[in-house]
Amino acid sequence: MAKVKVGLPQGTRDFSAETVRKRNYIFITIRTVFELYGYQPLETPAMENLDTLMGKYGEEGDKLIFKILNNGLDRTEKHLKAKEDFEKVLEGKNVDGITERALRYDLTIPFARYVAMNHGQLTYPFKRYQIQPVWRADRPQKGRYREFYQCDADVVGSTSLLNEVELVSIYATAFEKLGVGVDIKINNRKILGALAELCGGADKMVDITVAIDKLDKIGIDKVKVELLERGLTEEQVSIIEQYLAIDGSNDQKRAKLAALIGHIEIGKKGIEELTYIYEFFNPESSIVNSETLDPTYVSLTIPDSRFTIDDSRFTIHAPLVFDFTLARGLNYYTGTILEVKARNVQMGSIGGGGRYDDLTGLFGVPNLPGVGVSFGVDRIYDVMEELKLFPEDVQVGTQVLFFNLGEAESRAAFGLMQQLRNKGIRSEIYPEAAKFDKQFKYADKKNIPYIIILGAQELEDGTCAVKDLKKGQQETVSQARLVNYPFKF
RNA sequence: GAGGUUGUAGCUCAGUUGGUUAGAGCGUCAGAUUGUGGUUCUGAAGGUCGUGGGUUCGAAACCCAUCAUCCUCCCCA
Repeated sequence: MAKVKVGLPQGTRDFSAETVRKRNYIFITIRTVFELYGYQPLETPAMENLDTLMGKYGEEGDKLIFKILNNGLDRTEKHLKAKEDFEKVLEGKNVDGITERALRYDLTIPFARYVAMNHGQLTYPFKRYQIQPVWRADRPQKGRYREFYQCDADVVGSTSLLNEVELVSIYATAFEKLGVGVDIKINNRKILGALAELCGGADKMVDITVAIDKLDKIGIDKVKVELLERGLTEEQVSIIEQYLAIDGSNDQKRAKLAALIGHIEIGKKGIEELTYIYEFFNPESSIVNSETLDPTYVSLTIPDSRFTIDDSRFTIHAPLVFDFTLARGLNYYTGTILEVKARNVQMGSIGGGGRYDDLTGLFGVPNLPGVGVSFGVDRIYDVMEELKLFPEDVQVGTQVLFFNLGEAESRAAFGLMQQLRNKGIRSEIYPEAAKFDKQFKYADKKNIPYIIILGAQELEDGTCAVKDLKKGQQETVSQARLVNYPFKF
């Protein structure tokens, strides 16, 4: 038989049982937190019209959008048009005749498109969460895939900074539940705007932010060189140097920042917004306590001890870190910007978000402000794997295996198995009457804690043997009582 | 888009300055063992050495091309 070459598209992966279970653990944790904060689920198609996506992510972003070739280009009557259109594609243009759809690049723009399409029917403030894969034609490397999941929560129709407070709290809660140590970096585009104003005008803002965003990677000297190359004067660069030299505790940073840009109107506003959010998370001013959480709701959704109220850690706190060099590439942000970085591990950001004043304006519905955050599940997975943070009980699959010891025996076993399944016990029967050795090894491999033996002797006696594989102990139980056997999983 | 790494059995990897028939561990299968697993022992199957060309008496090894992979930059989750 000829060996067929098989493979996956670059940057995509299969997920085996073990991986899927771990990922589900992350999904369910994040989803439960979203629901806990009153966000409603939404799903949108994998593909959007190309012009919905183009131009929303900057020039670089546009290049990374996966485009879908139109069907039917081979039809004879379309050849001439298709060839003309393809010439334009070769020039780097996007042409409807060749490609009019594309895979979604993130969840925020499809959400904005959805809100714009349905704005008459929605109740505002509209809070939605969305957990779906996105695709980017990036070159894969560590922590970077071409297909990956995002978990987004956004609220539109409200300018209140209370939304920011909630989203920061969502980050803090979810990462605490996952056991991932993080810093939630926070900044405000208005602060960056003030710096730009101080350095000769708002038109310099992009140049400045792109350069200072690289501070921790290339160092202050190279940033200065880059700024000069981008046409800033020595004097302006000197101001930026002072800005970048801001350090210390959050309070110290804020004081130094105020001294530098506090006299500028927009800068003052930015600092006020930052301060408002920050003070909610001051350890002295707890505003959320255990009484505000309803454990019954959560336990109805998933039984999960991590969400029971057992301590005072739900008093609000968050590892907020002021980072005035934080810029974030997406150009639609206008206010608060957030980025989550995992501690103790080398990995790009595992979450990001911010406030945008007018995202739906791009789709014809103006004056609808919003703010949102995103979790990068695949990177969170990599971080948790590296730091060994997944609980062991995530991997329990089948709980009971019935041995197959013959035709009549397996029929009896099957009936008992259905009883256990009706009780919610995950059970399976070995499909063939194989040797004991083989069936035991199967149970071992699948990490199944109990096996049940029902052979000729048991069939006659109306019993079965229940064996605990971890302890190596076995006891005989009447078939009628098996359904009430005290399994310990 | 730029730069680098690695491709040998199902998996992880050895393989001498280029030299007979390419190895190990793990896994798989069979047996020791026809109703009691994990251990042990014995045996077996399994390889176009990523692909295509070149150099050579001779290539898994050297050269070129190509594909795949992982990583770095850019940007991002």
